Amino acid sequence: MKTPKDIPEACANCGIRNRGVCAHLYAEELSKLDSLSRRRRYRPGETIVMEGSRGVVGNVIDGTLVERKTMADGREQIVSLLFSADFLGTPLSNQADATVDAVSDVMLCTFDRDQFEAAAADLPGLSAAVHEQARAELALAREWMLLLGQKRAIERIATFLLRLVNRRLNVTCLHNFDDLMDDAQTLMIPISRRQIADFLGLTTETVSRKFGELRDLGVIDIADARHITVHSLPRLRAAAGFVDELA
Amino acid sequence: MKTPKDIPEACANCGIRNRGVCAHLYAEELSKLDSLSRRRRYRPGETIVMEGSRGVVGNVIDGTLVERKTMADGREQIVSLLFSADFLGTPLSNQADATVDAVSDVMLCTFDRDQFEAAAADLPGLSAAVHEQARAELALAREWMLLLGQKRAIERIATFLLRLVNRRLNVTCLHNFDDLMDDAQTLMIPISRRQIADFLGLTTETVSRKFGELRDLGVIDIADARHITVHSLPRLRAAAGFVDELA
DNA sequence: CTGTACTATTGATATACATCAATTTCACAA
DNA sequence: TTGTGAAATTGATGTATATCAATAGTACAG
Repeated sequence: MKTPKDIPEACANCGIRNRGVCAHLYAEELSKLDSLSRRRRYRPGETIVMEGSRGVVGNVIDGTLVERKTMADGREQIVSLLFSADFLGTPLSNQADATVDAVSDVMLCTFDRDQFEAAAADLPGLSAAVHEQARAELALAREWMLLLGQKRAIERIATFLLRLVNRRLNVTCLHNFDDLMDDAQTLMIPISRRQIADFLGLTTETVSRKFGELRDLGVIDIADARHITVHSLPRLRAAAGFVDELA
Repeated sequence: MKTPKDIPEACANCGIRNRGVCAHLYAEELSKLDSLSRRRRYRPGETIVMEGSRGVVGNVIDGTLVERKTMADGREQIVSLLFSADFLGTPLSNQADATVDAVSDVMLCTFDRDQFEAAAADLPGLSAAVHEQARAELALAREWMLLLGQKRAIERIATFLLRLVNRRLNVTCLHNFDDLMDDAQTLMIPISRRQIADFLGLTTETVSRKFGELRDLGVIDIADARHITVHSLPRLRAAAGFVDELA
């Protein structure tokens, strides 16, 4: 079905052609969708969607984004991180439930909402993929509810690192087999201490201190604020509260 | 399209025939689905789905359920409450991301997963309704992330009460117009203090104390642990952090 | 290189909520 | 009715994390 010469130029050269929702489309479907797409670039700090607005739909080709909710007095909670191949926006709903910001330079492959929804109605694979992403987001949100409601600060930091590790594994091997990974693993932290704090329901000071504690426990090394290496995944998992300490 | 005599007996007498996913089905679609359904009753405290299992799919006809996630050492976080007309379970996914318990006597209208998924593939209205419910769940989960990550205890209690109020409004008038409601409103609290605590990331003691504070502030009255009346929705909203205190 | 502004770390103290401990209230059985 | 156990409330104290404050590191402009 998928003969390379049928694939649109832009898609053939696209870094996420075989990932995310595009991975589920045949060449002709891809062509149809490509004709509706428009690439857009965003700068770090730029707001892409405002909470409550209709907003944009599209694929993240490259870059890091945060979705955040804000209270009347300015308190913020980051509810999701988006990376390349993630799908941005909620087709079917007219109200974005969070504001979306570019954290790094970001390239999106955007669609007009109505056209995208019409296309999705014709392409079962596409709507299934979008819904599957929404389902995965729900599972992550609930995992984070457990973190925010029950975990201690150091467990939150460890869980955050574990999530970065898993994300990296997904990208690398498309599966979640921890054993496929070296025991020592260097991670790039894609967001600032302030953003980590807003994601974990903590303050920047506590984030700093708990990173330090994990270092002192020998679980991680901190090269600099943006680069840490995980020495032992099992110990990181234990620190994250996924294993009973007394076992 | 919807002629009463075409509707299956069981559905015609069903309290949720015009709510939830069933509201989106025509008589013939309803018949098809009805032939696959099986009613099941559960007792308070009974576990219906275990986290990680394939679990059940179906409509909640009547009763209250909680979805909860558990840590290795026993800490728990309630991630969702389900009431009549809500849809239970995640078609498309084979792993329930939370354990589901009956809180009260519960009546479900269950389906075999594979048969339901096959039916959904034929009934666009059905799959759209199921996906719409997943989307709504995601929005609620993110709202709760904001609560768990940023709100103070009294704001959490007020937000919880507001959610019960909104739920009741939805049921009553199928819309979310706060103005349609009397300014004094009596609420039945469907879950125990322990469950409220596990839902809000607090302890039972703090839940009790903050209920008391809201009473002392004149925002609510407490008839007994299960019955409270809201004196002023605007003040409840302010207490929940939806309005800036200093404004 | 030097200054400037921002981000991160580290330290001292405060506080909101948890924990521990009694009562009190409620549901229900005998 | 009275008794029994669980659920809820109320009180006294502890503690994890926030807050306030200072210092150190980093990126970038000139």
